Amino acid sequence: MKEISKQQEGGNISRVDWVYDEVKSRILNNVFPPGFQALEPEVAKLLGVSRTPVREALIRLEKEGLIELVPRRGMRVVPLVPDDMREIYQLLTCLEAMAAELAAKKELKPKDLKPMEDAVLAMEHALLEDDLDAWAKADENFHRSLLEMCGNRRLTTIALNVWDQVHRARLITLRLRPKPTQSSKEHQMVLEAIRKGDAELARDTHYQHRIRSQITLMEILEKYKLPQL
Amino acid sequence: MKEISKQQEGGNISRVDWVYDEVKSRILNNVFPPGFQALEPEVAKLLGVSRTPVREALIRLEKEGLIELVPRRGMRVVPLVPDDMREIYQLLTCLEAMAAELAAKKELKPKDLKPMEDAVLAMEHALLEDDLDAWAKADENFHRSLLEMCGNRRLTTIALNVWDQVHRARLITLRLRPKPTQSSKEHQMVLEAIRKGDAELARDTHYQHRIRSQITLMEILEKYKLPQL
DNA sequence: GACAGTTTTTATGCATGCGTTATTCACTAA
DNA sequence: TTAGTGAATAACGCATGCATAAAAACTGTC
Repeated sequence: MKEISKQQEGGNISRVDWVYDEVKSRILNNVFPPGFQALEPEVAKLLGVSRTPVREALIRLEKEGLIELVPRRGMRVVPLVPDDMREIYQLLTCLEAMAAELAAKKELKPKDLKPMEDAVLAMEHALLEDDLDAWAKADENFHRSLLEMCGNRRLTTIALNVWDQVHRARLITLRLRPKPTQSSKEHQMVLEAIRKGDAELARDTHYQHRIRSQITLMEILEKYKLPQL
Repeated sequence: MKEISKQQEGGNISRVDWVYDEVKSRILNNVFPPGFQALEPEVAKLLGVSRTPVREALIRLEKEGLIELVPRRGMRVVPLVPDDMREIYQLLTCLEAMAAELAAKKELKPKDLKPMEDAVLAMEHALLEDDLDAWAKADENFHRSLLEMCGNRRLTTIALNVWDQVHRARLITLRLRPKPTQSSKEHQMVLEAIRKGDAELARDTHYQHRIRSQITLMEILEKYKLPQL
């Protein structure tokens, strides 16, 4: 008998990938907060690997806009100033509006729409329960599902990457914003437009939704004078 | 007297950066055509450096979507099938439409609009002269200028990166498409809308422009049965 | 104590070393 | 010929070595 499966159990993650996941997760969860700096050898020692996989992982993270790489100062978790938030929300606005338009054009089956429906329901439920964390998670699920079913992989990848960049900020501003009742209604409308296959409506509705989110957020940043997140 | 300046003449490019530029340029200019494969050591030998800078440069190029990195098969210049073109054009559609909208909102001074005006003029001139290469260059200039003045760096970066991905395909399809008279008119209209500060109009006009380019391109791919570029 | 000059430290860019493993290819058997 | 087996090759992932140059620490002078 041949030893068919020895290493291909999927549990085969390279050190680079592991370092990448590890650092990324620490950034997203604020273990490495905005502005956090660390030198290559420090990260290497911290994670118990050599500098090589660290370097390669950091290059990827830099390309994703999560960190900056400066010689002699190592990596630096990029802090988001209000202007960055504007940029990011403008991006999400056009990308997701396109995603909504594309999704509507696809005549998705009920099965495909399920994730989004569930997300909308979860949002409403969370709203009733006053569970902001649950709401945030459902909201994220909605947007993720939308992106993942738009049928444009590049768009999905880019938008998800942009989402990663604001993840932290969302966590922080979540409790500073007014109750997202309006937001939930808007999701409902987008979903409805997609279900009806009305691409124009889906796009415009989502566009408006995004514009409003952006305004809400910018107001919060202004009101609480949050200089960077 | 101290040796103040020895290496900081600005001509100080790291090997990684050099390899990156070199490989990228070869891809864009079809020296490394779509589907081209090369192993790490091959690239290293070819460029006369060790594997390390090659690896780091290739990681960046992979993140940009220009190559794929597969263990034991090295780098592979990603070929674009028609479906990739659809994805890319959809992306450019929403990104550039947003750029046009943002640019219109900025109340740009005539000075700022100059690059775009020049591009439009150059396009018209090239059209009269039947100089397709000049037209293509002017067209590219128009879109680049638009992106660079939209005031959203992330959007600009992403869109320019997507442009890099289609660069090759544009070169090839340039001579297969009908004379771009319509296209030139559309650029004119977008510019006019931006000048007037009519964001809606700028966005919609550019959106329509992009949709039409996409249709034109997809027809060419269909007509000439170009399976990959 | 402030500061210029000098030494020490060390992060970095890159080359190279090394074990592992996928691939190639020769060789044998059916 | 085809299929199967095994050895040889070599690419990759990662660690480490090394020269360089920046930064830090230190020293002595005013």
